[in-house]
Amino acid sequence: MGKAEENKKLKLNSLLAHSYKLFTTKGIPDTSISDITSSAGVAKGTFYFYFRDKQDIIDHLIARKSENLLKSALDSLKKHEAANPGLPVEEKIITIADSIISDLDKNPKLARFLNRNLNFGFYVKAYKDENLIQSVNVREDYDRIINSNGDKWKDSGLMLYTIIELISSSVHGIIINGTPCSLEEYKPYLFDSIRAIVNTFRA
Amino acid sequence: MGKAEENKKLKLNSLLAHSYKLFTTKGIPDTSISDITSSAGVAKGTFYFYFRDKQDIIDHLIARKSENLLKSALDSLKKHEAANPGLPVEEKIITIADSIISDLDKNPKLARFLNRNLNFGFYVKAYKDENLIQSVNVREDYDRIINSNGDKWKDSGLMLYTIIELISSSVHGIIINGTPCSLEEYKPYLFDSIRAIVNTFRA
Amino acid sequence: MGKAEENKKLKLNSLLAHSYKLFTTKGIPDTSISDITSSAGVAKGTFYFYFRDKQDIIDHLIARKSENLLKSALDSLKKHEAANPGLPVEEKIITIADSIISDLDKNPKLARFLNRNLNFGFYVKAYKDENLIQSVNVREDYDRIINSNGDKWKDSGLMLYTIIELISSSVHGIIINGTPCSLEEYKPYLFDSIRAIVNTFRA
Amino acid sequence: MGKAEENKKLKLNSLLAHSYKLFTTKGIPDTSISDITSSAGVAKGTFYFYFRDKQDIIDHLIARKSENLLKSALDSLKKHEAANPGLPVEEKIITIADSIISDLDKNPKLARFLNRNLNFGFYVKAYKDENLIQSVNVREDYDRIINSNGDKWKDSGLMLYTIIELISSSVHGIIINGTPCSLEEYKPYLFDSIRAIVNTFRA
DNA sequence: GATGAATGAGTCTTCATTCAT
DNA sequence: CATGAATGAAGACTCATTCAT
Repeated sequence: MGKAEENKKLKLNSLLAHSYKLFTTKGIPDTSISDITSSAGVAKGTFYFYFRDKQDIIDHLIARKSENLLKSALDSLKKHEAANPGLPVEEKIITIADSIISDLDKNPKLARFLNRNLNFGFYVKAYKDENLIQSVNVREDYDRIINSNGDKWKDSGLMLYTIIELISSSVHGIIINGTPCSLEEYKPYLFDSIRAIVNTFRA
Repeated sequence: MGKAEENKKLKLNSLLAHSYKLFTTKGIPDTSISDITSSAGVAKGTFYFYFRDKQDIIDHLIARKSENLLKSALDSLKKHEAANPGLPVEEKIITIADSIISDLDKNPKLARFLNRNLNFGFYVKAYKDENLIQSVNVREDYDRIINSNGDKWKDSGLMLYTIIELISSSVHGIIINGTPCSLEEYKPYLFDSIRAIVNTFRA
Repeated sequence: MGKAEENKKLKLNSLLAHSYKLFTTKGIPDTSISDITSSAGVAKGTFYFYFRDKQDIIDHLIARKSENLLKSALDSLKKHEAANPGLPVEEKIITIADSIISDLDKNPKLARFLNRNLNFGFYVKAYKDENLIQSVNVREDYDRIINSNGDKWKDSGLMLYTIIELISSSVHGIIINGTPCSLEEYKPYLFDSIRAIVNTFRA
Repeated sequence: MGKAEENKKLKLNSLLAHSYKLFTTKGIPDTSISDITSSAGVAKGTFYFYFRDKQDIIDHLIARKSENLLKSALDSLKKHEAANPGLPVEEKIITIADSIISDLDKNPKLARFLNRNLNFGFYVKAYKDENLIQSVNVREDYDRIINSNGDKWKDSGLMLYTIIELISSSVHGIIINGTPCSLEEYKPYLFDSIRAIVNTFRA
């Protein structure tokens, strides 16, 4: 990587980092491009060299943050699987969910930022656009997980959809609004619901 | 009601109707107060006589539209109950869900407008603020429905929360994004999931 | 006074009292006619029955408040003269100044409201417009005070002008800004300066 | 200075000059930012690149104009001192006052604009904020003037305060209102009053 | 590649004033 | 006399985007 290219990467990272800090503190609508560039220490025009507009940098941030969340969740699953061979599918899914939920609970700013973006729609995007998430192959991982035990499913896609929407929506509500209860109190009910849903989808 | 008061109501309704039309066609961010008033045929200042700001008129609109949705759903339930005495709780809930979902499916603009606003948070608001929804008593109706058969529940509040979040999130995704399938295809799975969740919450 | 006229006076006083309270708490520019009428409990249109516009009610307030200030000062002088026959002119003037200054010091909101309005220009207005100040005859009183001891003056009008401007400007600055010292510290210097100015004007 | 920077200075000066012209002809409240920018031939947004808001450009204008007034007065003093060695302090002060007064008399629009801003408060500001007035060191110059003859003072700060307030208030009143006499008629009395005040403050 | 001055359309909001009831 | 709904001109200010340097 040449010096110029290195410099370019540096600026891009600076823009991403500072915009994330501003988005999560001031809020997205109250953060202007001007705020971002002056915070990142680059000229206003430079922003447009790296990103098309505000939504573009938001998308990149969501992708980055989601990728981290997913990677960490899959790592957790790997460890859990190693310690518990023959884990049923529903427990694998709950392990992943638990990892993501815990990360978001520890980091409410991230939760607020990902807002409702961490939904199925995002994973569809991630599946289509290979550049969006680089180190995780969403589809492949999911297929491996649900098929590892020889189980059969009515519609594994809709099962994923249902679970993701339930988790993201309910957890988001709790973390952001603090109602109707704490995440710890809710978890047992959520996980039981997930188990029930998984069984509903068995062929 | 005097002539003046009648006229006032007329203007208010005109503002609500025209703003709704604009919000659902141009989108909320691209609809300015100017757009609304010129469309409604009143002076710009008049808007501020009836509403505090844009969010205020949006809230009124959400309340109105949600109220209609709920009223219609409860009507459907009443008819269904009359025809099917001793209906199990999960079927009552599904009847309500089906009514709301169908209404939204027939009216995607309304779905898009209600966006993520038709979630549990809204019903909490509606429960607290008696003025928000006038002709439906959310809490009372819900209690009547789940207790009518003498059933016992672990936590009926969290059950409601879980179901509402699942429905609103998944249905919204389908109607707005059109993925991963059509609403008709999804309904059986959704309703089965709801049944499973309800059973999970039985004491 | 008929009942109607009494009611009229009541409304006028209410408008004056509430506008004064608003002017001195929110500030004149941030107080709208709407604020005044809703605070006074009358309709917006009613304001225009009693006053031409904002400046009009301000002028009325200044006149009222100044009149009180002057009346109280002349009372003080009368008492002081009774106790000290043959008081030199400069001491009479200082007695008046002391009374006004003390009143303003006790009531900084009044000081801020009268702002720079309590200047010579005001007394000129008061002299010309008999309706502005009703119970005090500025010119007559002043003439009586400076001529009572048979003193002769180069130009008694300019003397009054000089003294009023010095007092109002310096005292206002101290009360409003709190600099460069407290009013108590400043008084000896101010009074000495007044004495020096008076002597300068002796014929 | 690069071409760009030069251009920037030009625009800033244009904004200052045109706003001054508008402020002094239409009055400050009746001059909008729009008026200023369209008069200066720049876009509305450009104004906010150079100034925070209306008050900001007013402050800059006051500082500029006051600085000129002071510089010219100190120049006059220097000439007068050169021609009259051993000038008493009161005459030095009167020389300065005379210069400022004459300038304002020649330029009533400037007098009206500086309004009551050319008071002690301003010089305190100027003393604290070195950026406000760049080519005059208010405090240093004043100290040099009153101490040059070895005189001793009770409180030189309060003396300055008293004199400045008297001058600014009385002169402003005359120039703006035209009462109670012309500046030429008033000057002898004012200068005598200043002399008397100075002597009052001698230790 | 990078800069940052300049743009100007567009936003929300206020408010003195009027006038039909 | 009093009301208060309605007006609409006018205001301050923002900001994504461009482009000459």
